[in-house]
Amino acid sequence: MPHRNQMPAPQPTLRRLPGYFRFLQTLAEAGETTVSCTSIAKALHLDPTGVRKDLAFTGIIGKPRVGYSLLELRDAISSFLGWDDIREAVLVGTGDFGRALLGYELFRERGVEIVAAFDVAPDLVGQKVRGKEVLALDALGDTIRTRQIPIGIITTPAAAAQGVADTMVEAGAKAIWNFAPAVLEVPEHIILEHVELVASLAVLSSKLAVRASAE
Amino acid sequence: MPHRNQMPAPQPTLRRLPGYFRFLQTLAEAGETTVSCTSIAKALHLDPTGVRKDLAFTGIIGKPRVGYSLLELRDAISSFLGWDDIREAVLVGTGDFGRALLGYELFRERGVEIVAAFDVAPDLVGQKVRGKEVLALDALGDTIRTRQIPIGIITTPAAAAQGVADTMVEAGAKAIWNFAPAVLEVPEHIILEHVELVASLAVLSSKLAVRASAE
DNA sequence: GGAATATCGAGAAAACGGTATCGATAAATC
DNA sequence: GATTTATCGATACCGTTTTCTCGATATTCC
Repeated sequence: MPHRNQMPAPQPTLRRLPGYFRFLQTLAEAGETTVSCTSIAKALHLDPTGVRKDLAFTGIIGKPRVGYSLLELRDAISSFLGWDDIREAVLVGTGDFGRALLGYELFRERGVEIVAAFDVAPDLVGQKVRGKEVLALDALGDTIRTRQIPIGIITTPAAAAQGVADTMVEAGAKAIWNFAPAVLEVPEHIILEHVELVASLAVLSSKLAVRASAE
Repeated sequence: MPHRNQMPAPQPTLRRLPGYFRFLQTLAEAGETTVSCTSIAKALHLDPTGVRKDLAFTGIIGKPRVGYSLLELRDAISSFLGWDDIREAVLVGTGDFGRALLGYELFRERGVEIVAAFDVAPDLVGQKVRGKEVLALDALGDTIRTRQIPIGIITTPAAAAQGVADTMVEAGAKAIWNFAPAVLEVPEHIILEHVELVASLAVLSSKLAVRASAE
């Protein structure tokens, strides 16, 4: 029976795929044409069997003793993640964090293009930040609506995040990428990804605390 | 038999604890004195039993029909995560991303104080960025060594990350918080946390792709 | 004071993800 | 051409995390 991959990939797999992609990209630049799970696993400190399982989700099949076709695999990951066609995004909150994202060229290659930025600060409105024009927050809803922008990125302070999210949802955004340290309430059908820096820090400092007490 | 909590908390628990902390903080500011798992779970969209298990790791016990003492619980989480005593950190790479972290006041309340920043750009060296002095990269090793700084934060481009990590390790740093999109090779005993923005984006765009194809 | 109820805490069950095993196969070697 | 070897792909196994179930208990209401 052939492998059915209508089944969505588990989240841990999705989170590893960009790492594979990046590694394959460097191999491709180095002129390689094939790649094995073993080598991927070694470079990324993962288990070869696990890598094989992850890659199976892209539908690519490899050859025994050879591995996978490098470019085919890379492109399969890219397409699997939806990186092939560009989706537009708006960003709200042009603080340091927002600027960092605005200036991150690579997003475009990862299927996301930030087409406009928004802020409440009157002196920023009309300016260009990292090459993107900053608009008044009032215009957020209309911009999303008229341009049918699917992704909203929130890099505001926590207090402002929910209001911004509401506007985005109301205007028809399909996904929200939230960097504000706040739990957002959005309807069921909205895709919500929350980047919580402090969660990562908690793991680090907890490990550090354990280590310190062990000494 | 009393509950042994020498056992380290699982990583998913650690990652949820900051969320609990933040919620408890807002409740405390609102003047509440007790809190139940049920209400925490509802606010954070989690399962009450799961929340109870997470909180058990802090050693706090609650009262039936009442819940937990709010302040006691909040402080227990803080101390459990090692947020009570400040650890010093250095940051390398004062691009937009580095600036964002340098300016993030909250880290201090989360047990981490960035005491110096480093960059290769000669025109930045000697300047102050977000109130922190920028030093030349040459001085990184010595600074870590002489001040016994336990945490190194990497916000450089990917190509520079491994070299910076090597210097940090060689100088005696215990933990590395890596924001560069690169797999770092560090000795076993070094605590390494990698924040991979693109991983989060992959989840979002994959869900979007699934949704788009379903329509 | 007794009944009802919300909540905790512990243990059991289930689901999920990660790891190991094994047969199949394509290339390389002899 | 036979043998060896690296690798894939599928299956089975195992551990961890989440979810479920249950009994105990403090508060509230009657």
